[in-house]
Amino acid sequence: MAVRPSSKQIIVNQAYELVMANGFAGTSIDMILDACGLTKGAFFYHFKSKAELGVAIAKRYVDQDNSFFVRFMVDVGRKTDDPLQRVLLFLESLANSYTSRPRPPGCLFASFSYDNHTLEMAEFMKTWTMRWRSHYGRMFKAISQKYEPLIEIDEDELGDHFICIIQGGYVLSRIYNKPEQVAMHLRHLMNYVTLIYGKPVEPELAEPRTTEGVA
Amino acid sequence: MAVRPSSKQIIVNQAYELVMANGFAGTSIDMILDACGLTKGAFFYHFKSKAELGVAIAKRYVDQDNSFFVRFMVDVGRKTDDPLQRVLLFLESLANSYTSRPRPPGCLFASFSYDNHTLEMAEFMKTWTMRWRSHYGRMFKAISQKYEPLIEIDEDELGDHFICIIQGGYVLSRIYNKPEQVAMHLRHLMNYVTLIYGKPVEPELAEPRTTEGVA
Amino acid sequence: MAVRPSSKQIIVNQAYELVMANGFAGTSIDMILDACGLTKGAFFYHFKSKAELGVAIAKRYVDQDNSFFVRFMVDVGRKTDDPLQRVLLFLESLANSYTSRPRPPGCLFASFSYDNHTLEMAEFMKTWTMRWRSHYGRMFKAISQKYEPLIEIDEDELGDHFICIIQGGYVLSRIYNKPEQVAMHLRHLMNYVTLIYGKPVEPELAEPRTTEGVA
Amino acid sequence: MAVRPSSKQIIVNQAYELVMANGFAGTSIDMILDACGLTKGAFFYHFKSKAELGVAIAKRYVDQDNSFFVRFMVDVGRKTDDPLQRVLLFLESLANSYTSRPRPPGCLFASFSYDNHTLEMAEFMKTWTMRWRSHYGRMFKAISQKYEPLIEIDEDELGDHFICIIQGGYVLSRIYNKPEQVAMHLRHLMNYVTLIYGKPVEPELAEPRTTEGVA
DNA sequence: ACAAGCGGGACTACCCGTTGTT
DNA sequence: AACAACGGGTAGTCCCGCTTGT
Repeated sequence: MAVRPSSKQIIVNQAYELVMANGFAGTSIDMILDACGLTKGAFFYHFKSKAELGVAIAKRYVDQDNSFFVRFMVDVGRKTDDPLQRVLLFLESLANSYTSRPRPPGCLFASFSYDNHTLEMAEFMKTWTMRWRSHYGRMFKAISQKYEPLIEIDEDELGDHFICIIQGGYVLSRIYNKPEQVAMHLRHLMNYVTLIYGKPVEPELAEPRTTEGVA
Repeated sequence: MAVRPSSKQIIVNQAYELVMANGFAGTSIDMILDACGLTKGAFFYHFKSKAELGVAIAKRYVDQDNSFFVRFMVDVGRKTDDPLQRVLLFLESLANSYTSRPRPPGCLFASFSYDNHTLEMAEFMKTWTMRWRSHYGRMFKAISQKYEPLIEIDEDELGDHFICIIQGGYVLSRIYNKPEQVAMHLRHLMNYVTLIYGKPVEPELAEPRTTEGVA
Repeated sequence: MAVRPSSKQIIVNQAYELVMANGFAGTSIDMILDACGLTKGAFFYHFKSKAELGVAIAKRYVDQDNSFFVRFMVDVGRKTDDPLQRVLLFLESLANSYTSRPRPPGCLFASFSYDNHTLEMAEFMKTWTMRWRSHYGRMFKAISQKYEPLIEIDEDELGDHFICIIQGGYVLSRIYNKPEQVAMHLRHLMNYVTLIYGKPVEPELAEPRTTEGVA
Repeated sequence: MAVRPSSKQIIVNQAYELVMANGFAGTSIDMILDACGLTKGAFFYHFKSKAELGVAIAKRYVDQDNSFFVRFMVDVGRKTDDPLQRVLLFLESLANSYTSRPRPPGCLFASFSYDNHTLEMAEFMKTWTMRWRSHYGRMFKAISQKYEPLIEIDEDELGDHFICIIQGGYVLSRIYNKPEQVAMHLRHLMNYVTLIYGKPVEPELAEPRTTEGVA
């Protein structure tokens, strides 16, 4: 059932791990190939340049990131129909997922935002981040239809703010070398949301959940 | 008065700019030297290795960053004695400072957190970030002595959260290529603080302020 | 009638064009294959090495070159029986063939003489060039049987001199990027022959002729 | 007195020899550096690319070629004032210089014309070749002022024709692997010139001369 | 306090040739 | 007859570290 991944996939996977640890410029092709047990011939058969590998990594990251967050939202969707509860549960279980990691998490886009500079990549990152922004924005819009916010807010901005806190949490968790740091910041976001909509989470629904290896 | 900067300073300054744009691994000594109009001889007279330059850049960044934020706090301190107003004014004027920049801001530590990995540097970054954390934590403690928070909070965590939002805002402003993005997230933090302490900012004290070049 | 060329022929043809433009060492197998829309498998099925391709190109060049020059000689042979007239007409119509080319001509052997160095190839080139030398030498011998040369000459050397002027003309036409340069030098050879045998060409027999693509 | 040549000069000299033997594309930087006993560091300090080395080689070739031919012309100028005699003596002694070489001569421009393709180089080669053309053209114009040519000729074309025969002779001498081949073709040019101007060379002035290493 | 020069190695890119499969 | 995939090595580029000279 579990098919052996193709060489190309192996390269992308290993490259992703290494880039997260050392940055794109700090990761050499040789490093990646050593980790894969492959040679230059294989690499340049599958990718015509390192930049092309960068794009492939980014695409893989998006896929993985999407499925990671979607899984939480699907789980949460099964537990309650209340949009506010959904968001709070989502944040809660997400926060919990960061408490048991061996290494600090990180976002590939953040890494690239500080060292990669092809236009194609910039465009790609912008497009996907805005997609996420409006995706989370819709979550908050669903809340606003049922609950009156105490202050005037733009739900898309709140979506962006969620991403902002994830990104900032990642950076700090790397600086402090404490993966669980992200959880704390997510809980502050939960506070913020709760205060905005004037209704606390019902804790009996929350349930820890551990997940592996992804951001 | 304005002394011509020494070669060493020129190198550090140029290196800082280039590292913010291309990452540390993506910035070569030759690149820096070209930008300075100097040669290897000069570089290796002042620094015994590239890693040492990294440390120098980090130190320069800390100095600059400190003075940047301190300036806002001093200004704000002159306008009001109320600790809550101080924080809100601080955040407001800081937010305004991000609305008129030519390029998106960035934090050297964030960049390093994704690509630079000497132990010395990690320690250095951790130390300073924690110092900032407790510095901002004290700001919030001052508020808590006067105002009762509506929810239970840890003021040091709030200090950390401030840094978190700055970092996340930087990353997003780079991805969107919109410097003003940071301001929006700071205003959400202002909302959060206001909701926690149950008291809004008095807008007549707020006053725009433009600042140049630093994060 | 016009059969679709086999893959092998396609490879040789494309390779020939590319080698004329970039030299043998400057033409990679991948380049050729890209131009053909084929892959390594096809190449190494037909040729066991790049050197073998070199030989195939050389043979194709010889065939094409032979038929190119023979066509002129046959045409000329139909117009007059006088050996001197034949040579002058041959040179004249050959010269005309160089006046309407899109790109400067070139000789594969010349290219190889400056960058390809297998013994087999050297032998091959030498053999064929000497064959041409004596072929053209016979043309001049036919003249000498009818006309007394004003100066002492070796007809085989004259044959060689013809090749020499073609080669030199090619080189100059490439340097100047002017295909028609070759014609001028051929007309000087016509002058030379005329002066040697003391008899000018009868111009009414000359007739322009356009030819395509070959050297 | 004979200063030790600089590393840069050593590289250019060795590179020139190797390019003449293997072509530009067929000569690797490592090959050159092995021959020089230097390393990549030295090479890329002096040249920012292989193409830049190409230009340096071409310039060196031009210098050397100029001085080579000028030496013959100066020698000849001392022996006679008659322009026709000068040219014939020049060709004669030049021809002699090709009879005692260990390896066939070659022209760097010819080599480049078949494998090098930067625009800068093309322009450079064209410029210098036209300069030579008109230089030799002036030689023939000097003759025409004293002697009436038997046929209508353009002296600049004759200058070009001289270069053409040199180039063609080089190619053939490489194909036949016979350096002395060039001499034969030069003597045919002497015949041609003699026939044009109706006056033979006075042989008692001719005197063999050996020269080394250059084209 | 810097300029010039260079050693030696690492990096990306690409090359030629092979293998297994269809 | 041809393709996908890859091994293993090389090419051109560039980089960091160091020395020597002024």
